[in-house]
Amino acid sequence: MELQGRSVDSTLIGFVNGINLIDFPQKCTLGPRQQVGETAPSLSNHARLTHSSPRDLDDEASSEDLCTRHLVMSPTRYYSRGGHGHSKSKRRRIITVVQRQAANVRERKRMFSLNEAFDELRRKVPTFAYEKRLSRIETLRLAIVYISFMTDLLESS
DNA sequence: TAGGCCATCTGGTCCT
DNA sequence: AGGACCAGATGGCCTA
Repeated sequence: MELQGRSVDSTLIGFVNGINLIDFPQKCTLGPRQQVGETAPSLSNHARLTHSSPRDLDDEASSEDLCTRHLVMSPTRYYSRGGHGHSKSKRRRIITVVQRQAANVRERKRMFSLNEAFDELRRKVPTFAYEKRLSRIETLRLAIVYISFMTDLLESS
């Protein structure tokens, strides 16, 4: 991977070659809400993600099909299946099918912009040690390491 | 086939 | 009231 047109500094090469995302420092992992199993990502599944654009950001029909996965639909209201367990919900918001679908579209767009940011970040961090596309968690961890490295470099000069 | 990663849906909470 | 954000759940795809 080229480094954004910059000359490849030997120090940076050493940094990149020395990166070990598998043994990422424990202190850099996320908090208690982090899902189990994300600490040792493999570096080998990406090709299918080149279609990072949302399938159909405005495809109401497809989202409607998926809506039936968890919900019982009435013409105008959504009722959460099994929602009775949430006794703490004080002010439950009843929304219409149209509102739910609109929220789904907004969420897809939000996640799309999030992925765009991840793609931009991937282009900013040196990754030529890896042939495959970095996952999101790998990208974040590499960025943390890279920033730390550059900070140390600045402070030592 | 199991595990990793991701897209999507969903409901709760916060904010405007 | 409604949008943004978040995290859990679910299912699909891919690789070892």
